[in-house]
Amino acid sequence: MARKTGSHSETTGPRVRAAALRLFARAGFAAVSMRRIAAEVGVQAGALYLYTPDKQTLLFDLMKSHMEDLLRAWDVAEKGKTPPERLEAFVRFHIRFHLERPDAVFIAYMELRNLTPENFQRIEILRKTYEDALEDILCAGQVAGVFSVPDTKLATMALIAMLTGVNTWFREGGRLSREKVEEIYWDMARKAVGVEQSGG
Amino acid sequence: MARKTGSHSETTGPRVRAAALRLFARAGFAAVSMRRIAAEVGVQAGALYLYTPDKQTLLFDLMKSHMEDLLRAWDVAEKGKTPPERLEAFVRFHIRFHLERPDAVFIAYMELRNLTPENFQRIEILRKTYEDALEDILCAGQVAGVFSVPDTKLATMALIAMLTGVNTWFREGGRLSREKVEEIYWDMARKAVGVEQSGG
DNA sequence: GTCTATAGAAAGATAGAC
DNA sequence: GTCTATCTTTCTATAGAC
Repeated sequence: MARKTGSHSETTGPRVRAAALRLFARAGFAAVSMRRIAAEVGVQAGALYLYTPDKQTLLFDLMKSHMEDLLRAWDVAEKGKTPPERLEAFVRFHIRFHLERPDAVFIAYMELRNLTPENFQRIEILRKTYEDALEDILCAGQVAGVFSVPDTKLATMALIAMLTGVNTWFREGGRLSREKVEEIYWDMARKAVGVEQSGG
Repeated sequence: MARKTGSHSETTGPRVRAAALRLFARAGFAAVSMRRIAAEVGVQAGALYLYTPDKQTLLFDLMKSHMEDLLRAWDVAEKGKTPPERLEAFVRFHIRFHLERPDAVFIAYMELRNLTPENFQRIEILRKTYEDALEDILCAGQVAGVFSVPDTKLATMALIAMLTGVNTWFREGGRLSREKVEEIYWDMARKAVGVEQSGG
């Protein structure tokens, strides 16, 4: 109560970010004007600069938050013990996490070229960290002799591309549930790295 | 000789398209101005409108040409006979074709949202035609009992996403040759659809 | 914290000279 | 076929009133 004044200071900032996320995902960063974002929020264009120093920083903050959310979520996710279990956990986590925030995912992949070189580098470090999580699993399975992967680096890139591709076609309420999609992709990923079907 | 006049009419058009392709791929359609394209070609901005009615049509023509090139190239490609041979042909064709024109591929995937609804529909029809070529192969293998695919539609999307992903990391002169990349991806694709390794 | 007003730059597209 | 010049619109960002 004490902190709730007549102003909107506690909510306008997040609403600016939410509007920018939606609009950037729909039309692309360069095609969306600050005026358009302001109109979506219901304020004047000038007011946006209370919440971000400029448009570039607004984009960068959205992408950085997304990548940090991703890494944090993977950090606390159930991981499994054996390499096949770990891979299944990664596959399911990746699909679930990405389907839950399609706009942020879209921006994180499509707007990299609209970042300044400095900001691009910072995002790439976060992305690399995530890719390494998968590569670690593939290496572990390869060493243990339960995976048959010709090249762990390529398999990492191939699997992530395959899994992220779900976002391009999945529609809520379509033919398949998220659970079923996870199931089918895990089956393909499992086979792709040469894991035999286990009992169950 | 008779057709070669002092003008550049036979070369400027293609050069405009080549410059636009390069710049759109690098910075994005919305971020590239007509003036920037003109500067790249070495003409004034106004001169571009001799070769395209507007910026939107320039983008559409680039994407349409790319998709038509893709379909035409697949039409005349070696196809194989059995489903596994056909799938191998598709995998190798897809990687080779896409690595040969990274700019056009990038645009075809990233700039869909900058098309007008009418133009978007026309491109989607071409894309669907290509996807159907792969799905036909997967269905044939499934019917013949040589593939083990839980869902041919999803497998189609998964494989295309996986294969197209090569463009995001492949660099000429890097650790692996194109031939080796084709080999590794074919191995993963083959396993993903449940084909046993054949002799060779 | 939000508004109006505006500075200053740049955009897409067109007109008319050569 | 290309140029210069320009119309008209829109953009990011800032200044200052309330």
